[in-house]
Amino acid sequence: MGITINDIAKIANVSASTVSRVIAGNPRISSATRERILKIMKEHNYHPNMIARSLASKSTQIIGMIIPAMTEKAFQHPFFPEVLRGAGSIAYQNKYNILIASVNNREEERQTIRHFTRGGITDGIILLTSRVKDPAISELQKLDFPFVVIGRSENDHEVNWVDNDNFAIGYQLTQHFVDQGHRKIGFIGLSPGFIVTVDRLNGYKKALEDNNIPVDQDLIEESRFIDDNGYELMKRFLERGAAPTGIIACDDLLAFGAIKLAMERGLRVPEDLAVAGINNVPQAEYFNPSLTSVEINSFSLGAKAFELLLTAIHSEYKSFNRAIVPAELVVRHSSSMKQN
Amino acid sequence: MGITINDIAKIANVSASTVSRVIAGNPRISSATRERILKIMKEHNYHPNMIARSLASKSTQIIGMIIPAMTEKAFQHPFFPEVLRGAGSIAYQNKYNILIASVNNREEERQTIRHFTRGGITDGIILLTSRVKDPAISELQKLDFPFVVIGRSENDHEVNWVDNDNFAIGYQLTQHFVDQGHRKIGFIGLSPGFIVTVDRLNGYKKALEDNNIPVDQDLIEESRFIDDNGYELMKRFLERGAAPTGIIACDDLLAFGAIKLAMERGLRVPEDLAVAGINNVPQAEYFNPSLTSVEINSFSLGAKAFELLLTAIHSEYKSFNRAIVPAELVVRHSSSMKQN
DNA sequence: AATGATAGTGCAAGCGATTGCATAAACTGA
DNA sequence: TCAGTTTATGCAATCGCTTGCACTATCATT
Repeated sequence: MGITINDIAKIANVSASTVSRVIAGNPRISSATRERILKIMKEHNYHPNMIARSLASKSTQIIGMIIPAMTEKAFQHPFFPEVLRGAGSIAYQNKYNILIASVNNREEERQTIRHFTRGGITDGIILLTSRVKDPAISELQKLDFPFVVIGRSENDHEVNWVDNDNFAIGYQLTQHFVDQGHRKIGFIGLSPGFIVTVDRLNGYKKALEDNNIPVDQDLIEESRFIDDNGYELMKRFLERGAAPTGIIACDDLLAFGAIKLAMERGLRVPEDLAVAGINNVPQAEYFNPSLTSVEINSFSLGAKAFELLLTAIHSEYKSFNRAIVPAELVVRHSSSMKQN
Repeated sequence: MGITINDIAKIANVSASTVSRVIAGNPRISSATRERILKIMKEHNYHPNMIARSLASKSTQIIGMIIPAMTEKAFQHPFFPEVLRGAGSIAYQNKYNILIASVNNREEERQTIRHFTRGGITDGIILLTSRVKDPAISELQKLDFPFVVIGRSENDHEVNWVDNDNFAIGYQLTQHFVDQGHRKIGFIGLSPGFIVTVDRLNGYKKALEDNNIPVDQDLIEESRFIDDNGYELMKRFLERGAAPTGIIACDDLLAFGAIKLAMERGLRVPEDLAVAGINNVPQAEYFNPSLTSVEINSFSLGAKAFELLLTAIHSEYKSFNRAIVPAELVVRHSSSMKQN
């Protein structure tokens, strides 16, 4: 169908090799020939066939992004598109494209990884959110394929990863509540299967400890399912008789749900119950009351992940790198009477 | 590196053609050989090289999804991930993968389309949200490349597209307000460069007309930028002295902003000002007051788009298809005193 | 003037599959 | 038993590009 490199070669009266070298910017081509061929390529609106190029060069300029547990709620979360946008921006600058795979279970994930790696489709892989004992990670390690995990990995120094300092986030948020005079601070988290939850919870516990406040298991509620909502979790809290004066939710959406229930039960926020979330979704600012949250800079997470992946792909000698993306506490009305 | 089809052929003492036919499920292979080769493939953990296969077969099983105007706000909107999820689910069932391209301007879009089509990378393309006089569409038409647009296209019958009935959405929402007794109904929309806005606005006007309410330009506010927020738009409204008793926002996020401003100005929602949005984002339900909205079923939009694309790719004779995805009004507290 | 280095280009062998056509073996029917 | 089918497989070209190596001028060096 389209015009090929051979057609161009024929027209220019050179060999295909020469045209190929012009495309690649090889310096061993005289500038005369280079200009002439470039002109011909423009004139004939030539565009190289990337598939053929990939086959010959063993590189596709495509990286795969694998998103696990693409359940309804999980995927609607603004976190994902932001990460994608961050990764995409670096990808674009480096002439890479991103191939999305949404996997619903371990088996699909296995298949997809196999397809992307052994099938030669991608040059590298970004894994979203690492779990405790992640089989995808060991699979990729076994294949010795370039990959980066978003979300700290369990085996810290044998993978490339990028993450926030989730321990610090949990700590800082807790300290913020303590500073406001709270001593009964509840924690509602996502599945403990995700390392991020574990880290944040540990930060929470350490902060309590440092302030001589005993950790009370009754004040900790973890959802077993990723789409459990804060409304239900909060309800369990209250029905159990736990009476926190402050709530740290592992995600803004959980916080929204928790606040809704609290209000239905006649509690004023923040007067009777202070609440904070994490992730700083756009709605946090517009919510009533505006929600204290932690900006985790998802965009940077994605961008950094892609950068690390590029290094992994191109570096001669193997090494494992990591990046910590800073997070900032954004205090709003839901956790503080003094703030708006 | 990996084991190839030739290796398998050698081991099985057959030609590569035979192995290839086994992989393809060609019936002209004796079941004896078939079983034997399948066994060998499993034993050696063989996986075909998709790139080589693509080169030979001229099909990559990859479709491209082009998202224009990937500005911060636009991309954080839950609409996009939902569409992607919908498309992804059909893609997965049909063994396709989705290549994402985020384009920031027309030139990037042009480049990307060229790359995806002429470069042989994708078998088809899905375009997100069509604009008035869309150059991407004419480009793809010129190339005679399979594509589907999400969002009705201007030239209705020369492209495949899928959309909600946005005229009906505008109409229905307006009628809902009229039914509540409102006569001064404001409309705040996105850029008029998007066909979706135009359609909804027309529906709004027609409903007013049908109810013998004159259309008042002062009650119509359209943001020039896609990330203009409802807060600002609402402010312009009030400062102009327009005093609507009801507001239809073209998007829930706009509605949130509008409500925030209204409340700051001491207006009660819905008592003094009824508000409705469109898209039914997850937060709509948890917002205070809960937000009346229209569920546009983004997931189905994506899924349908992919289905249409599959037909376009595989059908012998060319034809242009469309699909209308139903939308449902979800009445909540922000627009009705009787509802929760 | 002979020798060696360098610059510019072509040859041809891949990369790992698919597929039209040819072929050999087995089977059919008269 | 022989011609004609049918079935199962192999041959070899092809997809469009990359790249190591060889080759020929041209140029610098002594």
